Amino acid sequence: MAQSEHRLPVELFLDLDRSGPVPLYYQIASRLEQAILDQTLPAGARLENEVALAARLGLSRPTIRRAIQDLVDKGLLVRRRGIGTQVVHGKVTRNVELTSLYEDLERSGQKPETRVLSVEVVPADEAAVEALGVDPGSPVLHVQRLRSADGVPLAILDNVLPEQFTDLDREALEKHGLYQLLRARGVTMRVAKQRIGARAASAREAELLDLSRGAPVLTMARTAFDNSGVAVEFGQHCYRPDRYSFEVTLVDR
Amino acid sequence: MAQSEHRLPVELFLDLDRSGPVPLYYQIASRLEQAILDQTLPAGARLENEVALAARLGLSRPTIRRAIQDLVDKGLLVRRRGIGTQVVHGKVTRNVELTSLYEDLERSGQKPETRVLSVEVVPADEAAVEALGVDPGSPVLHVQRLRSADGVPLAILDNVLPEQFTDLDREALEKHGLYQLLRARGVTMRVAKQRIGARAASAREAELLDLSRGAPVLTMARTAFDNSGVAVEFGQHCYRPDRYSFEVTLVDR
DNA sequence: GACCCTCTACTGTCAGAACAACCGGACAAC
DNA sequence: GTTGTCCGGTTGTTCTGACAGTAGAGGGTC
Repeated sequence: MAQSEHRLPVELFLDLDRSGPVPLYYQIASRLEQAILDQTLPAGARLENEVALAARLGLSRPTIRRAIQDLVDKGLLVRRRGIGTQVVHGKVTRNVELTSLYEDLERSGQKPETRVLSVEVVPADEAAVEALGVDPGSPVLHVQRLRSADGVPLAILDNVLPEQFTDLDREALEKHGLYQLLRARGVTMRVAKQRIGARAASAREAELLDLSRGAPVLTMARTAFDNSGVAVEFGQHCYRPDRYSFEVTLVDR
Repeated sequence: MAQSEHRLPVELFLDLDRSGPVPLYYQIASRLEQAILDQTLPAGARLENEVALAARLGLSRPTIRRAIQDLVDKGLLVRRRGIGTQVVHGKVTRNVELTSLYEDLERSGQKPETRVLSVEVVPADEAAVEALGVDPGSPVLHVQRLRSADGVPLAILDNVLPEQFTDLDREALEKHGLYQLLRARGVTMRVAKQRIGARAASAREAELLDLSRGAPVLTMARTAFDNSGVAVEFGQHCYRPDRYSFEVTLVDR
């Protein structure tokens, strides 16, 4: 059986908004992604070639290419020179993105709750200096939280933030995710570097997470940077492994 | 202190090979990356603007943009419209890429060793069908290996491969990494979907990894797809967490 | 001094075009 | 039969050119 040439319905691309603020390539990418998600474009299907697509939609090839490239980077499409562009087999997985656990839970329909274990301004220790690039001894905010979902303890979140955020208070932290609070202050996270590992839970961690002593926990250390490249957050989290794991998609560029 | 305008030495870009097979944007990106790694471009430094760079190097702006974009995707640079492009603070970390553990170890100067625990052709079980998209009961290769580095056991690798690879033999698997063997057959991995978690080691795992019973292990389940979007490998690995962890860089596009 | 406006400097988006590299198959040559 | 060669189709690379959107700095007014 030959790979069926897949003819994309024109209707999918009919309502492009050329005057609005949403870039054309983004509109195309979104529609394509939706088509892949709901199997309108099944796994293995071949896309129409770039020049034809561009002509049919009345767009330039760079615009089409940009849209396709975004989906390639997401791991949804694969390109081969001389061959064409195809939909990747395998289920689509929701990836780790530059979001907080709080938002992840909300989006997946669970009800996140936060218990603030401690929040205090302390002089930066060596780890904070290293991760945040602040001066040794300068005031930083140290926050420890217990995050639950649907009433079940899920993770212990230990975060350090630089001086500009030392006025964040307990109440705000109980009600909202950390990233929400940062964004509300005009901070936009752009890059995060994470290290994911595992170890045995300490006695305190075991108690908080409702695990037996020495049980495995999944750990993640992260430093996040804003759009000017400056570190805005450093965190060490530990998760109940039976309730949480990380999904990552790798793409060879 | 104002952000110093950083003047990039022209010498860095003098030996561009315009006729060779290496794309210009790639040559630019490599040189820039090197400059960031060896602190020629220190953290926080502002790059010259795109148009000026293009003019100075005798290239077009799209070429420069492509080079910069690659480094943004790697988490090395940050762009802000109206402002410019800056080097991200924080140490550069070698990321998980589309490579096997074997190559990771080799590259970091350690000596990887492989002990093949079992290798056999079996009918595909449900998990294999699900992950690889093969027909139920079709023959697949099931490989179990113990990977050590510098004589210390590091991970247990459990992999399943589709029918076309059922002739891989024990000797080859002892001597080379799995991905090396696949590439040698003309397979090029392009996309991989991974799930990273943690759990307690089974009795057998503990013995193989030289851990105490019930000790935490770091787990990774991966499905890899080739350049036509077809699954070529499915693996479930477990690592000694004191010897291995994953590094991931996230970038907001 | 505080506020608003404009101006400047940058990145973001898009068009249109040309040629290179590559794949697969068909066909010719050996 | 095997190997080499060509050809059509497709993505990859690169260029030129233009305009839009955003942030910061500076100047003006109140």
